[in-house]
Amino acid sequence: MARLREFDEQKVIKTATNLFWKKGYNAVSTQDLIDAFGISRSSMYAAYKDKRSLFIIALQHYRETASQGMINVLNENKTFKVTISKLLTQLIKDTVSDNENKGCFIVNTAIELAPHDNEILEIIRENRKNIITALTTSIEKGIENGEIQTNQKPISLANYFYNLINGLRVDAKVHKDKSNYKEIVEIALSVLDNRENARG
Amino acid sequence: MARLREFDEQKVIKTATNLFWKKGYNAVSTQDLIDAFGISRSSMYAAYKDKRSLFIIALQHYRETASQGMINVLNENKTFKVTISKLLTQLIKDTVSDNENKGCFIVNTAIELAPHDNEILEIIRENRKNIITALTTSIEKGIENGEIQTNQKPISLANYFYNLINGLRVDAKVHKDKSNYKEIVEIALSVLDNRENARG
DNA sequence: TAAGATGTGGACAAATTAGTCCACAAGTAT
DNA sequence: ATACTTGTGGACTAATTTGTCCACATCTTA
Repeated sequence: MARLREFDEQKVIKTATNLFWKKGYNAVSTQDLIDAFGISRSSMYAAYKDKRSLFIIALQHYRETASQGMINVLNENKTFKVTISKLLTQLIKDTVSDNENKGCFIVNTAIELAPHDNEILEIIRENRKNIITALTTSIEKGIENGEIQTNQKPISLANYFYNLINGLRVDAKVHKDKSNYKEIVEIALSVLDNRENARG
Repeated sequence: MARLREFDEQKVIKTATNLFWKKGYNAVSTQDLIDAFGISRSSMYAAYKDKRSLFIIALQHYRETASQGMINVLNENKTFKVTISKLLTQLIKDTVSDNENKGCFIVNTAIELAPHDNEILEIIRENRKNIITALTTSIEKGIENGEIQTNQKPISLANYFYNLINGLRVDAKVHKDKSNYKEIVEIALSVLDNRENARG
């Protein structure tokens, strides 16, 4: 053991996350990071190895907060309709109040880096899988309860809702219209009350 | 008048479009562009002013081909259900065969640059508007024909389908599963046969 | 209090960045 | 042909990039 780290690691990770989230990977320089952290270059490199490694730490930090929050809502054991409504309402609220248009860090990264970095691609895919799994489980319960009548497979519905969320997160980057998003969500949710789907 | 331009301008624009489409703005250097074009640095700067201007030309070129192609399908005067199915089937086909995972240049740019560049934001918004307008018109015709029975506003349905497309284009970056996408589309289209929606 | 280990700041370097400049080439118009 | 205009190649620059190195500071443990 020896000298202790002087800077607040949690604060640094949070700052890095916000920077990368807002601007992406390539548009943030190591100098930007150092300036925002208020620590020296060598401290940053000693603690986090390099820019890419720090980015991955930031991305995982985001997952632990934002994505996990979503999964927690899905595991709350309400009815599926209540759960998904809550989720989507919260998403719309976050979107509209996101003054910096940061959108979703995962979506941003899927676009910017996933096709060119396999390790990052795997993180995105794992995140995707976890959310779809949580959605699927929640939908399965809804079907068992009789709350949802459908002839669609739970996993297909889960993919459908996951896709809905991704769509909203892209549009959040260029357009902010709460009532518009509410209408989209209302239409999207109507598939759960579709007698055609319930037939067969 | 004087000496003629030696390089093939159409070829250069096409090359630039593919590069920016594949890697984004920040990950492509002027050197990358010059090397790909096979022309000299000064020729590039003389013809296109700077990197950002060239990017905008590339983005507009993409719109004129890809986005316009979509709008043309929408204006073909088939029934809306046939039209939207054709559109989505084509989208899935393109997605699955996109070996470089380029996705959609417009979506990529909306994520990477739109929040930090107003001129580019406006281009994205105009594109958005044109697609939604074309969708809305096609839906309105479907309603007039009696082909679609719904109590949803045409523009809301248009936004809903636009959102569906954006979602697919994000997922295309990390996941390729034709049957999965087909299921999503099938569920999404089921809102057009929803008796609940047709009530009221 | 001294030895050993790790943190920190700042200087440094090598590569890359976007963009400019200029001499010369190759056209057009008279 | 000659003057004028525009295209081209390549050298050049100033700024920025990521990452390293080293002297020194600060902690733990004996």
